[in-house]
Amino acid sequence: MEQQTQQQIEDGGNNQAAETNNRWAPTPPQLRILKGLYYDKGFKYPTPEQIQEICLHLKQYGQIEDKNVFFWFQNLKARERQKLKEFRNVPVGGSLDLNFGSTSSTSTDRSIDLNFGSRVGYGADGSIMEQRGEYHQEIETLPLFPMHGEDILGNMKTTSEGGSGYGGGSRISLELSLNSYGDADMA
Amino acid sequence: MEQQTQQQIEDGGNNQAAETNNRWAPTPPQLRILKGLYYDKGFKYPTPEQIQEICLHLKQYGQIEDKNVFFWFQNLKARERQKLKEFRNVPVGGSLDLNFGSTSSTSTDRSIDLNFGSRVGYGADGSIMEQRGEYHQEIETLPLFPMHGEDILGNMKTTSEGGSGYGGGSRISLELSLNSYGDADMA
DNA sequence: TCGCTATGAATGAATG
DNA sequence: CATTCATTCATAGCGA
Repeated sequence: MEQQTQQQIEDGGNNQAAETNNRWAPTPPQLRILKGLYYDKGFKYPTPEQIQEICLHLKQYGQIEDKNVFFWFQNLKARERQKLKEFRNVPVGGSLDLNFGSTSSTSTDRSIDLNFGSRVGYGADGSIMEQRGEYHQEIETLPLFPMHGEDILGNMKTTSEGGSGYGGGSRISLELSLNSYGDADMA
Repeated sequence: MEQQTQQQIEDGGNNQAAETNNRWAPTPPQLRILKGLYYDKGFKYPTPEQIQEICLHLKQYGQIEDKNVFFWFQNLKARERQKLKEFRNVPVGGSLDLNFGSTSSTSTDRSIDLNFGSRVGYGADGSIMEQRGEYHQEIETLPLFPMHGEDILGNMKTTSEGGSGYGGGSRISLELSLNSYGDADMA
């Protein structure tokens, strides 16, 4: 694969171990919020606008970029699905099936790259470049965060990109308390 | 990060291997089979279905889960790549032996060399370094274990197992093991 | 007992 | 969305 072009790791012989830790690591508050969104609210398909919204909110708990949020959701979804696949308890269902050969395997398909419309690209600086597609999510304006958190008021943008004119007025911030769930602390 | 708190996260399944603690350790037969697959057969990219197949086969030699097989392959691939990358710059004048000397193989197995894909490696210094014909999974039912004994490395061991067959479809009963998402902060 | 090494496990990042 | 790479954490095993 060509993932090796992700960044220039090689120093040309002089491995200076002072690599700036370029990999984002979620801080505990960030993780708590993200997990709350995913598990508690079932929020799994954030739009790019919502990603920005989430990211903006999480910035007060540590450095974070849009793509981190994007990848976080992608990875979590992928790994949950992967676990369902790998640890799949085969539905023996009372029938001890050792009669292979007759029943063809229809469940062994891998995804055939179905035409997935929305694809979000990122520039070199991490800037989001959304290409509008269709989002298969069931929520339209999920109230992600209350506007009165800590200090996001000054930087709050109305998530109104000039040009992404799909559906007028895509504001995301509404009133809803997020810290209602009580996970993330097994004290 | 949260890896610091990854002490014994996965215990969701039924770990009855209580003598060895949470972390899986391959038994010698398991390790022999895995290495045989990897080195002798060049089998490095198992699909989830094949992982289940391997895991099911290895279960007779000790407790093992799908994720163990999955991680085993992932780690082995990653660390070989890492070694190759390090040896490029390390001022080692001598020759550190990469003992991959496993040449005896493929005795009673139908050949599975679908030499079609050529992965061009990443030349960190601008040169193509390796081009190994991958047996990338295009095969439907790879005969991972041609017989129900281990014959991969050429030595036959009197292994009497239940004769569990591998069908085209993966209908194998596995135990479920998921890690809880309960977070804990880093001290 | 302490330090090192090998390696299982986890996850961010990326590609297709 | 599936798959893979890269990096890191954590720990068992071992030697001094």
